Amino acid sequence: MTKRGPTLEDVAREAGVSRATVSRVVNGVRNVDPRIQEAVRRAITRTGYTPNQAARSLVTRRTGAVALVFSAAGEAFAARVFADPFFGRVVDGALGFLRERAVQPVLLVAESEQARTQVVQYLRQGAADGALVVSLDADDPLPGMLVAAGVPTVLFGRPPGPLRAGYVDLDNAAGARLAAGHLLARGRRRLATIGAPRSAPAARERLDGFRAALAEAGITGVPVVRGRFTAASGREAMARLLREHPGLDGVFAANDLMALGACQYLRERGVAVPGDIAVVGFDDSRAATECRPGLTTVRQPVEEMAAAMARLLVDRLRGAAEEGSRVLFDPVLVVRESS
Amino acid sequence: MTKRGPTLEDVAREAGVSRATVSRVVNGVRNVDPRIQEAVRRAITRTGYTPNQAARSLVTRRTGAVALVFSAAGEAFAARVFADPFFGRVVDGALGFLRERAVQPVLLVAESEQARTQVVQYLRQGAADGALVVSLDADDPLPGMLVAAGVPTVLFGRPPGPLRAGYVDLDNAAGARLAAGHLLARGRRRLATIGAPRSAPAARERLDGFRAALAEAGITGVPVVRGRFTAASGREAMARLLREHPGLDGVFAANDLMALGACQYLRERGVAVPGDIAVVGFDDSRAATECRPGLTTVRQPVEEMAAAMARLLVDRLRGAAEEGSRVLFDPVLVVRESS
DNA sequence: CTGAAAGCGCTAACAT
DNA sequence: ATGTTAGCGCTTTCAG
Repeated sequence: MTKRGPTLEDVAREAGVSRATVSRVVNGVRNVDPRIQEAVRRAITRTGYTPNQAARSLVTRRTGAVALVFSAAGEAFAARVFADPFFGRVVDGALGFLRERAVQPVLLVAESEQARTQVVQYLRQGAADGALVVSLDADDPLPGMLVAAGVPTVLFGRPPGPLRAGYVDLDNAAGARLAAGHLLARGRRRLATIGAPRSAPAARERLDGFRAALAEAGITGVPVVRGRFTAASGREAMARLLREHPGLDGVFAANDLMALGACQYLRERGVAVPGDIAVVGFDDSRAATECRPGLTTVRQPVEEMAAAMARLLVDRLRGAAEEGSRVLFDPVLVVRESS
Repeated sequence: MTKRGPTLEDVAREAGVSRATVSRVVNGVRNVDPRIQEAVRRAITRTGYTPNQAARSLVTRRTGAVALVFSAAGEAFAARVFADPFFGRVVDGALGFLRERAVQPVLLVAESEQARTQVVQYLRQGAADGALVVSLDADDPLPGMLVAAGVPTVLFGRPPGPLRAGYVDLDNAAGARLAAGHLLARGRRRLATIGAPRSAPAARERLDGFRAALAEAGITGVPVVRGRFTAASGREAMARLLREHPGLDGVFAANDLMALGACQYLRERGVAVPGDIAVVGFDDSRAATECRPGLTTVRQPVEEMAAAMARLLVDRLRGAAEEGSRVLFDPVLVVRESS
C-alpha cells in the first residue's frame, strides 16, 4: 500500500554513477567532482529522491532526532501541561537550539504508567538518539528507566538519587533567599508560603531556602500550605492561609501560577497587594507579567536552561561531553508591583 | 560508541531455534508451538532483547508511530501554544485513542518555515506512518506539503482548498447561531464580536454565522474587533469596543480565552457581567470554568474531535478508510453566569 | 510448525 | 575521485 519512492539505486542509474557516489553527495562528503555532484543533484530532483531514514539508521545507528519528554501522572495530563507556561518555555528553548543544528525535536508525553512503558520502548528501540526529560515528581521512575535502557539522557533538575544522566538546574535555594531578602527589606515579617507537592524537588528547595533565610533573620514557624502549581490551587492555598493566619503581610509562592491565584483571591477579598500583603512568585513566566498588579518574582531562565539541556545532550552524542555533565543557573529577582 | 544490544540472532541461538521463529514469537504470529514460544520468551528476557525499529521499518515500511503536528508561525510559538488550553485538549484526546492501540504519538512543532521543512522531511523519510495536523492559518503550506510528500494526513478543521486529506471539524456556524440565539433570547440587541485573524477559517465561520443569525433577526452592522486568540488580545479588543461602541449590551468572542480577557477588562472597569454586558465565548475550555463569572460558551468537544482524527488516520493506515474521510461534530451551548 | 534464504535501502570500508 | 562489496537487523516468502 505504501508506494515506495525512488532509492539511491534509482538516482545512481539516472546520474550514471554508483550508489556510493550518490550517498556521498547526499551526505555532503567532500572529494566528489563538482560536475558529478551537479549531475547527481539534478538526478535527485528529477527523481524526487528522499533518503530512507530506516535504512540509514540501520547502519549509522543514528536518527538525527532527539526526544523531549514530559513526564508526570494524572488525569488530563496534557491539558495541565499545556496550561502551564513553564513547559512552553522549555519547548521554545530546546527547539531553538536543536533547529539550528538540524536536529529534529520530537515531543513525547508520558502521562501514565502505560505511556511511560511505551515511551521507554520507543526510545530504546532507537527512535531518537537521546532524551531531554522534564519530570515533575521526585519518585518518577522514567529517568531511571531511560538510563537503564541505555538512552542518553539529560534532565531538567537534579535527579533525587545518583543517576548516569546529565542535568541542568537552577539554584532554587538561592532564588528563595532572594525572595526572602526582598520581603524582609520591604519590612514584612509575618510571612507565609504556598508550596507544592512534596514530590517536587525544586519546589521543596525553594521552600527550604526561604525558611532558612528567614531563620537567619530570626523568623521561624513560617506556615506552609501546599498547592499543585496551578492558579486554582494558589487561590485555595491563599484562602486557607488568610483564614488560619489573619495577620499575614507577605507570601512567597513556589511558582508564578500559584502566586497569580493568590493575588486574584486577595483582590477579590479586598485585600490590597502589596499594601496589605506583599506577594512574590517564582519563575517569571507570562503569568507574572499578566498578573495585576505585576508580579514580583524570581526569574528562572527556562529557555536558556532548556537550550543548555539540548547542548549537553548534543555534545554528549558527539562524544564531547561526559555522561554526568551538569549546568547550574543563577536566579535573579525581578521586582514588579506585587511587593 | 553506541553499544549494540542483542539481536534476533542472539535470541535465536540462545533459544536453539531460527531467527524466523523468534520473529514470529515477537510479532505474535500464531502457528508456533507453545513450548517453543515459551523457550523463546525466556531467551528474550535472558538476553534483554529489544527489536531494532530501524531494521523492522526497513522491511515493513511501518513505524507504529503517528505524528501530531502543531503548526503556525510566530515568535515563541510553543509558549503560545502551551498557553492555550485548546492544544492540551487535542493532545489528551489523541493520546487517549492512540495509547489504547499501542500507537506511539509523537508531537512535532512547526513554528517557522525552517521548522516546517524539517518536519516534512522527517515525516517523508518515514519517521511516522501518518500525521494529525492542527494548523492555525488558512494559508499554512504545511498540510499541502505533507500531502504532496505522500504522508497520510488528517486535519483539524476543513482545509481551505481541496486536499487529499481527511479532516474533522465542528459546525462552527451552527455554534455561532447558538450564541446569537442565546443573546437574543436574553434580550440583548446591541451586540458586538471579538474575532480572530482573518487567516483563521474556524473563527471566520463563527463570526459569519453569528452575523447571519443576527441579520435574520434584523440586526446588522455588528462591530468586529479582531484579537489573536489570547486573553490579552481579548482585553484590548474589549477596551476598544467599549470605547467605540459605548452602548453595547452583549459580546460574542471567537474563543474562550478572548472572552475571558474581555470579562476581566469589563470587571476592572466596573462594568457588570452579565448585568450591563453579556458575554459568550467559544470552546468550553478550562478558561471558561475558571472565569468569574463562569463563562457561557459554545462547547467544542475537542478531545473527541482529536480522538476522531486519530481514528480516521489509524483506519486509513489499515486501509479501512478513504483518503478524504471526514467527521463533523455539533456544537452545544453551555450556559453559565456570563450571559 | 519450523528453517533457509532473499532482500529492505543505505553507509562505510576497501579497492582501484 | 569513484566503484565494489559487505553487511546493519529484521520480516517474509518459500520449502520442507
